[in-house]
Order: sequence, then C-alpha cells, then structure tokens
Amino acid sequence: MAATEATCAAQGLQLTATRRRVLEILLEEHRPLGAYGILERLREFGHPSQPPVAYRALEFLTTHGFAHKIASLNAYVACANPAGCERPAFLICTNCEKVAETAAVTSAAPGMADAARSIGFAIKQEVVEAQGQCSSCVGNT
Amino acid sequence: MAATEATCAAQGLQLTATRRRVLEILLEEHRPLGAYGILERLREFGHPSQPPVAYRALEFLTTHGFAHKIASLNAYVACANPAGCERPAFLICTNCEKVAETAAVTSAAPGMADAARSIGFAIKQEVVEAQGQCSSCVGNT
DNA sequence: TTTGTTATGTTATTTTATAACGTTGCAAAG
DNA sequence: CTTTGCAACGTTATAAAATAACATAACAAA
Repeated sequence: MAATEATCAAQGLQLTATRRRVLEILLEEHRPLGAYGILERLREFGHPSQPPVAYRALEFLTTHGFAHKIASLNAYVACANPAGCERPAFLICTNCEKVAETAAVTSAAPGMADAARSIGFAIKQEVVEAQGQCSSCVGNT
Repeated sequence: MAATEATCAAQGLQLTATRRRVLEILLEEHRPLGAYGILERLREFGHPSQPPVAYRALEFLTTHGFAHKIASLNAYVACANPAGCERPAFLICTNCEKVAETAAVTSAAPGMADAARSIGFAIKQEVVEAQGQCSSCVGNT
C-alpha cells in the first residue's frame, strides 16, 4: 500500500478513494476476488457499486501494476511487489484458492521465447499461471 | 483431424457429430473462436445451437487435448498437434489475432518451476500465453 | 425388459464485462 | 473570475461468456 502510494505520488497518478478502497479490499483477501465480489465489499462500505465502478478501478490498478488479473479465474489480486513488479507469474492452489505471485522475470518460459524468436514473433506481454496445490493443501484433495 | 479420429478410436472416445463439427469449425479458423462464435457457425449448418451444445463439445475437445482454451481471450483453438500435445503455450498476435501454438514441454517457465519447488507448490497444469505481434504484423500497429 | 450410462435438447439463469451518456471537480488558459 | 479541457465518477442498460437444471434419447450390459 505504501509502495503504491509512493509510486502514484512519483508518477502523478491519482489514487482516488475508490481505487484505494479496491486495492485495500484486494490486499485484505488472500485469494483472488472477482469484480462482483469486490463490488459486494464496496457496497458494505457505502461506496457506489455498479459494475463500471469496480472495472474502472481494476483497470487503473492493473494498468499500473498495483494489481493483476488472473486470466484463468477471471479474478483479481493485489500485486505482491508493487515497487518492482515485472512479468509476474502465479501459482494458484485449486484447493484453498490462495495465489502465490512469483517474479518470472529472470527465467520464465525461455522455451517459448526461443519459439517466438524462431518465428519472428515479438512478445509484449506474458500470462503465466500454474494451477496445482500449495504446500498446505498437497495431499488434501 | 485424422489424428483426433485415431486417438478417439484408440481410447474409446466418442467423436460424435457435434463434437466433430465443432472441431472442424476450429480447424477451419486460423484464429481463436469464442463459444458464441462457434454457436453461430453451428447454426449455419443446421445444428442445434444453444450455449450448452458448444460448451459440452468444447469440454470434450479440451479435456482430451483436441482443442485448447485461450484463457486470456476466453476463446478456443484447435490443437496444432493432437497426436502428442503436452503443456502447450500460445503466441497470440494482438493485431491479426492469429495464434501460434508451441510445445512448452521442454523448457517453459523453469523460473516458476523453481519458485514452486521452493515453496512446496505442486504444479498440475500451466497456462502460458504471450501477447504480441506475429512476424507479419510487426511494425504494423 | 430393465437398468445404467453417456450424450443430447432446451429453458432459464448466473457470472463477467462494457457501451453509452451525463455529471462533477479541478486546474490551467484566457 | 470564467470558461475550457480533462480526468474521474455515477448510472442505466446491455452485451458476452458460462453454467444450472431438468427432460429425453440411444444403446449396451445385466
């Protein structure tokens, strides 16, 4: 949160009330939260709660790397490392639904990078998400 | 298609008319197609076209590796290598929407694999999708 | 023939996401 | 100041993606 505030201050980004609240909601959860789950939470706190409210805040947060969308879940998580987040990858526990964020920056998918180079494909962004069981849940299900 | 037929025959899987038709539709396209796009095509050919029809066929095709879901697009593509497909990864052109499938089997995201090992996370399945520009579209947009 | 199983057909609904349009608040230019 | 521009907000409506639920059919094995 502090890191996010600092970044916003430094880059002239407006961390408005709703955007801040959505980020707080995501930080409180240890699981990815859908847009409509976020809306429910906003409602509890008296914020306006039509879908665009959540989607706009999420667009801001994801665009600037303060939160991420988990494409395979259609859900959102706060960034674990807002100060220096690049090419994040996610480990999603299918049992408890917790998500661990790892920096893929050093070595993600070199196989694919090679493949891309060989066909002249210019990679701009990667989505790397693994499903499985976290250490607490291994063997449970 | 032949490979799919062979696999179905070998494993006692029923490649029924609708399932076959959906796979044909995906094979004809060179782009990922949404479920409702598939439904439209089915309708043209007089097939029943309620959403569950497409989703059931897609579930069959994806479960058995004859097609893949592109999570970041909510769309589907035929598998490029139905005979021996494991841990596919995708290169998605944001300009022309074509998708290249690469086998990530040998070297996808070892960085993440290491991270997973270090926290005791057991990976079952990976989603690896890169967005960017294919060789024909580099420089265009 | 009955039973079990797998696939299908259909209606309705849920869940996820965006279009569109007007309003507000505020800062910079005139 | 005031008006112009811009970014964010509020709201209604709708689109797009996915599934729940329930009835039917087709067919093989008991």
